[in-house]
Amino acid sequence: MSLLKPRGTYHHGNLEAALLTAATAMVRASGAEHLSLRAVAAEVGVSPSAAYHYYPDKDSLISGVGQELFEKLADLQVAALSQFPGKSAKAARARFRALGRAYFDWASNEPNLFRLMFGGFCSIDFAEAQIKRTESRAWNLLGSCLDDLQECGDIKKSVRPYGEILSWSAVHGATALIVEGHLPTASFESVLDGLELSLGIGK
Amino acid sequence: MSLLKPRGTYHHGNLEAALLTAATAMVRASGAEHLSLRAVAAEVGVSPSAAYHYYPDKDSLISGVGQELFEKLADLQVAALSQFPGKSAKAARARFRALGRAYFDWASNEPNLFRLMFGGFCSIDFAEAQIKRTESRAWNLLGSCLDDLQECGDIKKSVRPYGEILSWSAVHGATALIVEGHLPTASFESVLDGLELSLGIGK
DNA sequence: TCCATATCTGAACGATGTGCAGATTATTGT
DNA sequence: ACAATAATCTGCACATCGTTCAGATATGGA
Repeated sequence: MSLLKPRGTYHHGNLEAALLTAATAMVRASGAEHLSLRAVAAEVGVSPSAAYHYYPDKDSLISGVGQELFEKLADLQVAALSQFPGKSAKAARARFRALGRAYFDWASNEPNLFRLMFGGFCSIDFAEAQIKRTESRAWNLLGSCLDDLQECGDIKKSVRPYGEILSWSAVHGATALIVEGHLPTASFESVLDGLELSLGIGK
Repeated sequence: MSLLKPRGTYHHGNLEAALLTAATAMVRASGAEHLSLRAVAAEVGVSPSAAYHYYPDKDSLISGVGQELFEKLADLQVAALSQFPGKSAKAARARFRALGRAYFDWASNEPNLFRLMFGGFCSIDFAEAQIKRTESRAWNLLGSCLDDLQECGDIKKSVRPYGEILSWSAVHGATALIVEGHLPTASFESVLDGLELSLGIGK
């Protein structure tokens, strides 16, 4: 189903999804703060008011975009994990790094989408439940990755309880700071190195 | 010098500073995304166009606010450090935690200001140099705090080179995630605990 | 086929960021 | 002290934005 409504027709047929994808593309290109409802509607070939049948206001549309993005990011992390299968300590360690790198690479390649997700644009009321569910999926991915490391005796036992929160915070923090230009890009690898070293991963 | 221009006068006398403080107050109350140049001008008792004598556009005003905030945050961290003077390992450790907590407390109490600082609102062009200088001041505070710990033999030697980047990333990441509602408030203490444990601080 | 319902349009309103011509005040040089 | 120049500020205008609402158009079930 095409995004643009054919000329001369009255019903679009796929408006809700079309609005979402158009909005995502425009945020991707110019940032959530510059998104215009009217521009999204025009892009799809529809009058501005038409959007209000599917989203009560502009913020809801943005939250809808965010919801999709959280799922996409979780999928990316699953894909990253699947690149290093196996029970060996080496594989588990590679998975740990791949998880962090997938997060960072996504954010680096799509800074505007990353900002939309974590910059307070997603109204909690609208999308909270779904986003929370997706986030706990990602959280569990990290958890089982750390479990694997623990099983190989490849993580310091005393710090294991802090594994998720520390890794998550450090990776997200470094990513956010780099994306916003507060830290140089290269420092992300240092964060991964430092994390492994301090958690006792990889000897 | 008062913020509001007296009735009947033509020149304000302190417009640039008044605009900044009014803008800061309004961002604090309702978030940078809802700041209106016209509202700021009205608050100060001046026509909207008057602001353009001091800031080329609205984004520059916001960046100006951000610039002040970075300095304020650095000052807060200095104040936090001064609460625990002395060369003892205990004091050094307290300083480390105080530094992180000051960062987090500030963000928790002023989520809208925190978002303005780190949410991509500050145009780099306008305020980059000044902000960078302020940030390196804060960075050095953390650095000398870690040096103190090292001097007491109270930090694992191998992880010392990663001390700044790891602590900074973890504290900022946890703070950002909590402020945006992605993690519960209580998890910040876990991050500090986990950081100390994994860095080998405090035995 | 006809009617209820879903979907979309068009025009309108108030608010916003911003530019520009000109009014008002401050400052400077003599 | 006074005139000329510069600094500040106002008023108005314009395009754009989010949003509302009455009504037009299409769809699907009876």
